[in-house]
Amino acid sequence: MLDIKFIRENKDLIQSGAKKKHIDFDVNKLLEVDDKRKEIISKVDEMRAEQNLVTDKISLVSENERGEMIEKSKEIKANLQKQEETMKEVMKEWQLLMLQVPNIPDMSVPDGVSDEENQEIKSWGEKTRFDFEPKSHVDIMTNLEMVDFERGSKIHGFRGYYLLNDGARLSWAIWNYANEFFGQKGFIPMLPPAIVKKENLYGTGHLPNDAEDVYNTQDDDYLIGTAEIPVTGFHSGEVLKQEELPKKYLGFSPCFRREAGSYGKDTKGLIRVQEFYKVEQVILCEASHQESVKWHEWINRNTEEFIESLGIPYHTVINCGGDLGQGQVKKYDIELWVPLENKYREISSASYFHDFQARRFNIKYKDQDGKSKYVHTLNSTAIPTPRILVSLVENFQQADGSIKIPEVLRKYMNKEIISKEK
RNA sequence: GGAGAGGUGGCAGAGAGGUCGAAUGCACCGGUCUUGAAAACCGGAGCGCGGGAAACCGUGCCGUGGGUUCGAAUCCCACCCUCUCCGCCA
Repeated sequence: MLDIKFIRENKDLIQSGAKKKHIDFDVNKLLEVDDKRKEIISKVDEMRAEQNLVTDKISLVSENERGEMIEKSKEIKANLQKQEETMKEVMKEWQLLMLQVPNIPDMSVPDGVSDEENQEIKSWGEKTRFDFEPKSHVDIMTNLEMVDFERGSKIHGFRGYYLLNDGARLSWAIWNYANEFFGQKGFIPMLPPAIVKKENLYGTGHLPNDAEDVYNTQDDDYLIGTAEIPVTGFHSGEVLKQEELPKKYLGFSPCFRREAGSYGKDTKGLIRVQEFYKVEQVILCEASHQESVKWHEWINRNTEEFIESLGIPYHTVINCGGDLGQGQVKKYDIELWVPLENKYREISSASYFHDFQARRFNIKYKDQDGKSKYVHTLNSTAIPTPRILVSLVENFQQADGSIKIPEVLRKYMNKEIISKEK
């Protein structure tokens, strides 16, 4: 959600922003409706004033004057109700359009239609080379009894999986390490609810546009696709103190995604699953572009550092306009090297929203002058499991089918190698 | 799942159809007094939208959304949330 005044004053910016994002949106249509809205509001306000004036007098006036005034008031009211009906309709149309307005992408965002046009801005590590025929994570992990896809689909269905033995241990090791690593950066650790009311999905911007991809319950609640939703919503409806900012939260939660419309993609393995776990960085900061940029770089760098400490080759891309969500101003993806696919695969996504989400969630703070402002929000993946295992296992596999455990994880695994020998 | 109580300003808490944006207390801000502070006393103070240079004016806001009424914090309906008791449960 953007400020309607801002939209009015910057309609060309909004329109070209939508174009850059390849989102179909007509600002003029919104402004037309907004004209109607402003007009009807002042009309209704005026009529209410008239009505209030008569009504206020009724109790003060003598008995025989009263009947007459009540009649008059009834008349005003009948008119008023008609106008209010119109106002309701206009407001509804207006709100629907307001929910569609895309946030403006940053100047530094490159043009492009899809993720294929994202641009590499950094790469780290050497692409892993093998002096033997490398295997896929599916084969390696199945062979080492770290994963069971057959029983996974027996129980869950398509895209189901079990992690077991060292597959489960390795997940725990990553969570524990991530908790320690990010904990040192000053985040407040948080285990949020994974079942949430729908206004929270409107808050982050996952609704109304991504309705296809979310699970909902028979109580009309929703399963979260990311901890971003409940963690950002934590302060919804609140007015924070400026001194409290920035708020830095590290959420850990299960994540549920229907992956509707991706039936042909990544049908094997742990890349694309319908439930997984993710550690997520969420920041609320002051309403300044500089602050947003500063923290955006920071959260993205945090994840890069984490991946570097594991020793997995990666590159970072800046997402092009067409690959940005409705609310995002700018986004970086970190992609890890997947040897068997011979390409980088997304593991993390860091974005900032300015006050787009804060307006929807109504999260404000008071600045030094006592003025209330909407906070800025940002978030970035810290680490997703099991997707991280794909790169980890494939890059650290050895000729004998075993896996060398990254050094930083060894203390959580109490060993250096995952192999058939127990 | 069953039975009951309740949601009012930063907090506590009155208000039970009209003069209520809302008593009172605490907290807060300004002033008087004081060498300074405390106490006491006097005064001020909510948020959104529209108009206005401003003072200010209009409008809406007593959990949320509807309804009844000339008029709703107050009556009715639905939903959300909190608390108590019973049942079930990791």
